[in-house]
Amino acid sequence: MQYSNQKRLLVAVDCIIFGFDGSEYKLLLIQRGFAPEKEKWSLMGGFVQETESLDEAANRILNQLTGLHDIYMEQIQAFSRPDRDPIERVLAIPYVALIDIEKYQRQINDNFHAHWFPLKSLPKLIFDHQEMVDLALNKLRYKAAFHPILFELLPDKFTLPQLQAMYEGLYETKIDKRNFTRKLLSTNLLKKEKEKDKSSSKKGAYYYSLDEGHYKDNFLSIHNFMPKSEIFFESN
Amino acid sequence: MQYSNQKRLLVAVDCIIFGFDGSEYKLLLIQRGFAPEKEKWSLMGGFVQETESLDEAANRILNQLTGLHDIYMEQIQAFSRPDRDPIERVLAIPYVALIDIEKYQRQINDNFHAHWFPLKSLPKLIFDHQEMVDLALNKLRYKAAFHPILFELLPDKFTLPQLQAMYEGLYETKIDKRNFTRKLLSTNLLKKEKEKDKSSSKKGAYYYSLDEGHYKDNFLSIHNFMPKSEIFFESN
DNA sequence: CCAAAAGTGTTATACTTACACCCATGC
DNA sequence: GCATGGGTGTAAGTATAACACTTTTGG
Repeated sequence: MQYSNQKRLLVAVDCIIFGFDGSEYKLLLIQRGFAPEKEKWSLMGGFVQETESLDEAANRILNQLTGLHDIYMEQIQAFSRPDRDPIERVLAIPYVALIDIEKYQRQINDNFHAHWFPLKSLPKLIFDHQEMVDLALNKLRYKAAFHPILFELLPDKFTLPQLQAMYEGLYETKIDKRNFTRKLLSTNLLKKEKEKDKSSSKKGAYYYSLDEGHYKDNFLSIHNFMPKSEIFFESN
Repeated sequence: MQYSNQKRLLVAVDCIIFGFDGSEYKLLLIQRGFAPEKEKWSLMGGFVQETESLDEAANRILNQLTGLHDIYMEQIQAFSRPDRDPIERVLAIPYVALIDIEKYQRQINDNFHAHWFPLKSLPKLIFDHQEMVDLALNKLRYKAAFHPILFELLPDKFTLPQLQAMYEGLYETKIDKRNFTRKLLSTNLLKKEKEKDKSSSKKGAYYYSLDEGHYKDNFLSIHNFMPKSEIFFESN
């Protein structure tokens, strides 16, 4: 049985994959392998198959590209301009993923010609992909101000200076390290490890890890790194 | 030209229409006019047409139901379970709308048998519509804590007690009226009118209206009406 | 021994919370 | 004149923001 006289559409999922390399944010892009816009830089995407949900499609596509599973992903809003794809109408549902760049070791999948680009200097993207990235970044800025999601970008053990650099990068602002440390530690989400990371200084910085026990019970208080006026009028 | 060998899907938009009657939140529902689930309570929905975007579809559908245009609407995330509609796979994109119940005066459109139900006592809804409503409400709670959107539910002139009742209803909490007043007035979004509303007390409460001049320049500071732990782990 | 990054405390200010009485009016 | 809901201020506690010096160690 079918609903009659209604137009059916192609539905695609596009993956916006953010990484952080310790000093700047990066976006994983591929060179599109088919027409139109063949060879142009693009988000990794694919059509939703008959028996999968959007979440499943997004995970399948991310896995094809990076070989990774169980990655933090979240749906961004649908893009629906009828003419957004010149070949045929395609409804696109972008997903954001946050991954630790180290975990993605240019796996088997060189066939996609994937490349990390600094967010500050992206190449021109096909269709409305740049819009998707902008929206996703905005949403990430908004959400990270209240939710402990940026940790997804770091390895299991990380240092406070790394964490601070991540927040500073996202909000393009300087944060006083004493205030930052105090606020993050006050959440009880962090557990201090015994070892130090000496890769970026002679003295070395203590490693921390997420304290899973507290992860569910506690919460970060509000980070005011983002100007309040932006919190208010931008984003979702 | 077309992309080959790909399944195309029906895409529907469903409208989650919230109202506030001065003491409780309501949801506008219709009795579905066609099979399956004919006569059951449902969100107002419709299929996306060939030449319209999702936003356009949502506005068209809302207008069909209520006769209203230029209403605040926002996309919620896509629902994509392959079997969510028993007839045929349909991807649903819900939209939330906030409307002033007074403005919707059971227009011409009685043909849809629309009815306002208190959110607390909704009938059983078809498919996954209850899930959509829950998600939308969550998102509204979250967003209203930082953005001045609840005003959309009120007429142009409203009183502080009305406004307070709206926040109290949304967060299911009591708020001290002195603190509430101070915080809202400190935003500079409100302009005091000369007239009073005497409909709910003998003394009468002053009307306020949104000060459009300040609407863009200023911002509300954060309302802590919602427990922080919820801000943290729920919603978008 | 010195350069470079990590770590740590205090004070002033702003914001949040808790709390209670008088006011205006219609009946 | 009294019952009902509207309006208003203050003080204590908590969170934020601004600020500079000492520690460690590899070279």
